[in-house]
Amino acid sequence: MLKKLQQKGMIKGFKRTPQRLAILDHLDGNKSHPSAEDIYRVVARKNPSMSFATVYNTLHTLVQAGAVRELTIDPDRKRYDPDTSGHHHLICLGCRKVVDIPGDIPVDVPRGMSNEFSIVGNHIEFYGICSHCGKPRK
Amino acid sequence: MLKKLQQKGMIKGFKRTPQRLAILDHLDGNKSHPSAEDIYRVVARKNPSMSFATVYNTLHTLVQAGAVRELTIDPDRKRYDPDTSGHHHLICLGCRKVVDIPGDIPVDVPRGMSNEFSIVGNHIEFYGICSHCGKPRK
DNA sequence: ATAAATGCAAAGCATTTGCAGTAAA
DNA sequence: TTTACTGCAAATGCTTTGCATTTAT
Repeated sequence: MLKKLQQKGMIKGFKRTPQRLAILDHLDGNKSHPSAEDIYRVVARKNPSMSFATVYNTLHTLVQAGAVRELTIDPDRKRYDPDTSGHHHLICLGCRKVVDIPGDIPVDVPRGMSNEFSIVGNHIEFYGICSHCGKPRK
Repeated sequence: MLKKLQQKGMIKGFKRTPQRLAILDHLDGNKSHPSAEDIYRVVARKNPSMSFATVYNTLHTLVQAGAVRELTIDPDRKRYDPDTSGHHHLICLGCRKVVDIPGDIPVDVPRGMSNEFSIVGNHIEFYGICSHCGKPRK
């Protein structure tokens, strides 16, 4: 998905600026579920002129394009995931690290809601403590 | 849980002020998953002196006490749920309405993570479209 | 009395936006 | 050259906090 955006002329009206390419490059295959600031911090090292606005604008564009998923997993900030395939997440209650739970997990769609809602998807958050952390925070 | 806080002398050091009682009263049995502002708006009608700070302070106290659950479900604001029993949620992608999914939903805890994480819980978000909304937003 | 809560306003962060300048196309 | 993007700084929106005053206990 991100590869497509990195290639010339693949998307109409999408300009491949150095800033965007740097962000795409950093995001591609990234499994750390970074926040906007995480991304800025890393990308700004090599692109000293990079601004926060550009990171936010680019993320917004990528989310709109469906190339990046915005995660509502951290109560304090949005996090971004370049993996748009259906998968779930495990959050360490100690350090807030987020790791992927690959693959399908069958969930029984609740019955009784069928008339009021048409259900289009789901997302499971697992809470745990990673081996580096001892005690929960949440 | 909230009932306990509403009764005199049940919790050491917890003062039953009119503002807190009004918030507890509004929250008790509330299934609307309100934001802090939602709560403020309603409670301030009957308590004209109510301030935002008091709502936030009280919510913080209630969350610390485990009497209220803070939901990380809405990308734009925190929401609060007086129902602290294990249950899941269904979010309308149109209007952001959140409804409870009562009861247990068995999920297979992912294997392979067992050595790195000790899993202590999970929360499922279902996404759907309620009967009042036609098209998704997220 | 005294320890804790209120309310106001200011401060703190994450995020968004207006706009003039800049650079892809 | 046209259209979109950048970067700055100001603005926004949610949430937190300092502090003097008030209040439950």
